Amino acid sequence: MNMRRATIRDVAETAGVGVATVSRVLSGGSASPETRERVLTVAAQLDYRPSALGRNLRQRRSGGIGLLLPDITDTFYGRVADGVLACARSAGEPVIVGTTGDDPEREAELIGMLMEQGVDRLVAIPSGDGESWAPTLRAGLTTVFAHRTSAGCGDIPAVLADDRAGVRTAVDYLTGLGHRRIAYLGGPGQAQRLAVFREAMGPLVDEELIVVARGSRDSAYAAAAGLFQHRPDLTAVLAGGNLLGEAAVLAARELDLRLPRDMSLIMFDDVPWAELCSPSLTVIAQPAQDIGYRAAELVLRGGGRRPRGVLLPTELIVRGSCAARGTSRSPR
Amino acid sequence: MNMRRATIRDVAETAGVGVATVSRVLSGGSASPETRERVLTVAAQLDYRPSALGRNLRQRRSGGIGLLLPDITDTFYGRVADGVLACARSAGEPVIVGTTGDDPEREAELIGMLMEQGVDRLVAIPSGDGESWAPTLRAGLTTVFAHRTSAGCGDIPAVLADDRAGVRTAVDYLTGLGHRRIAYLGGPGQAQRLAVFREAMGPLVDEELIVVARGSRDSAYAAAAGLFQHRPDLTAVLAGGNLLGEAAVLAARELDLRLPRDMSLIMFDDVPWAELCSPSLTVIAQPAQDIGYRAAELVLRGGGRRPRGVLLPTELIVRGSCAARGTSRSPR
DNA sequence: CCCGATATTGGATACGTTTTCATGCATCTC
DNA sequence: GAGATGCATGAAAACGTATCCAATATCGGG
Repeated sequence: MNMRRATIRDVAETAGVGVATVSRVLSGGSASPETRERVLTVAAQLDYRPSALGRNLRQRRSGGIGLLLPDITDTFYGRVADGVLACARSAGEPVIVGTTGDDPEREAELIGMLMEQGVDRLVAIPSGDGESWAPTLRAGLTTVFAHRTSAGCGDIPAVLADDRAGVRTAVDYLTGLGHRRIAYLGGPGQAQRLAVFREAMGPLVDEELIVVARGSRDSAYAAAAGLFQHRPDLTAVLAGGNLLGEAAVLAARELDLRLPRDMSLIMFDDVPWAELCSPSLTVIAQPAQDIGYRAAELVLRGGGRRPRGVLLPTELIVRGSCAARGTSRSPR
Repeated sequence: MNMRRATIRDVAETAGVGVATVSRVLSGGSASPETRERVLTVAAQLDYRPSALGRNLRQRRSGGIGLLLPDITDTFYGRVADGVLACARSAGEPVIVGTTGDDPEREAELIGMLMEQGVDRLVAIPSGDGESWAPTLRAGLTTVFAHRTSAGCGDIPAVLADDRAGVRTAVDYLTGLGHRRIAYLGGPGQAQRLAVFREAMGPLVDEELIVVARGSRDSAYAAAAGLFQHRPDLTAVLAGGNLLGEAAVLAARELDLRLPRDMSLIMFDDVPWAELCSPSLTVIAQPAQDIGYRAAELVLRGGGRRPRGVLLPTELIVRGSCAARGTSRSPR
């Protein structure tokens, strides 16, 4: 029962043609109709599946695309990954996934592993900066950034949510409700968002109300709790990610701050549980899936042209976690 | 600036040895100390990285391992994936991920793609049944199931949470609180859990209180809402997954059923938002990450022996979504 | 000092594919 | 009808590695 898989030679011999012809027929090259049909028949009959191994070696590149993201456990990244997988599947390409934990060193390691595998197309949510990415790009990797870009990597196409508009909308909404002391709770690799926050706040900005956590849940919780304790005078918080938002809700509850009476909260990224919270959470929704899909699309047809990045719209979804300053509003 | 990557030949020539020697040194074969050192020096100097392409073709198998799961967006599966990735990374192996959407056909397609890639080791959360998996196994894929097994695939090692104990604990807890009309809200591919539920309920079982949804959020919500409307006399629900639990919470809220006063809820799988809900959700926690890690471990050293599967413990985490029958208990 | 055993080495081969190139054949043009 | 043009085809050469096998060098024992 040790049937070796049929190779292209088997097909060629059985069909009475040369291997080159078989290869051409299967790759869509030119061949006479009768030859084509005979080859196809024999191939189907032998259940021949071309080996990607041989092809990869010959073309010196593995077909697949690499996907690097900070944490597959985070639903946002999970949705980005889902988008990439969907696109890759429709193109029949395998996807090699690696998680960086937002650690540039680990990221570099993974890139090394991918190159060893012959992967030459990469979708990444980058952790490292331009310096860290330089060797990778010089090596000829077709790269597309997703969700965020990297300092000094301006020439790499990126598929981003419109953070600028998102942050502005959030800040405008909060200030419109009368809030002045608005805190920003940020995560790693979001210099862009933070900069826009400062810009949108203008003269209202208070550097003490800006806290940046590392990637972990603990770190996020510590940052939120520390902020709330240290500055009990703040009236609103913008959480720059669902992990930060989660931490904010937990810390607020622990400190007996009621949302939205004592504090208004807007969270970046809409997640299923935002509606389950009470009060339900007002969020800036990002098209995570689309981000992944578009990024994969770009990287798949990326060889020839060098397309400029894409900016996808965000959306403010008003639920129950924000109230006018000084007013008590009953949660939905 | 078009530096081709160094090959094993370059190393051999520069070091003044044969390619065979280089290969041996790098693969841990025997070589004289001085030769070994010279080869290693030259390799480092040329920044030589062996091409997985060549090796794969030669050994007729791609190094990596395949990972098949229903939905990368679901945090539970995300955590399983994280475990697999962690283990694979420590072994330096790439992981090719595919999502099946709980569709056996799509699963089979993905397996075909993996085999084409030369992948011969697979961790899967299976969708199809034994019949669907038979060809795969006959093809010599080293397979380990995670989270659930498949009908008629008894001989495939599987890493599972102890569903039996989990369901029993949940049912015992609920009956201990005085509940008699307990509903079960199930998802796809969980015949095992459902069977144990029937068994644990014994004479109390009411087939009308058992509903099985398909994988989607919509389907889960519809199932929950339908159940609650059709049988307003039920007093407790066991949700067989976090998606089902989410749907139950939403449907309950929509129908103005207050947890836990009007209905007690236990959800399978502990997720971060279980604590954010109000009331916070009582859950059966499963070691998702461990499941993935152990499965990957098994598949990595699986070639030789055929290890029997692993059963990992579950844990009842009591929070605020269950109350004694007929009693009103204030949420935490 | 010689012979056999052992350790180290390099040449050659095969893995399965794509692609180049030359060949044969038929058709077209003048 | 002869040369030119085009197409279909197959032989052969890579791609980069691991491994088989024979050859050589080293060493110990008699």
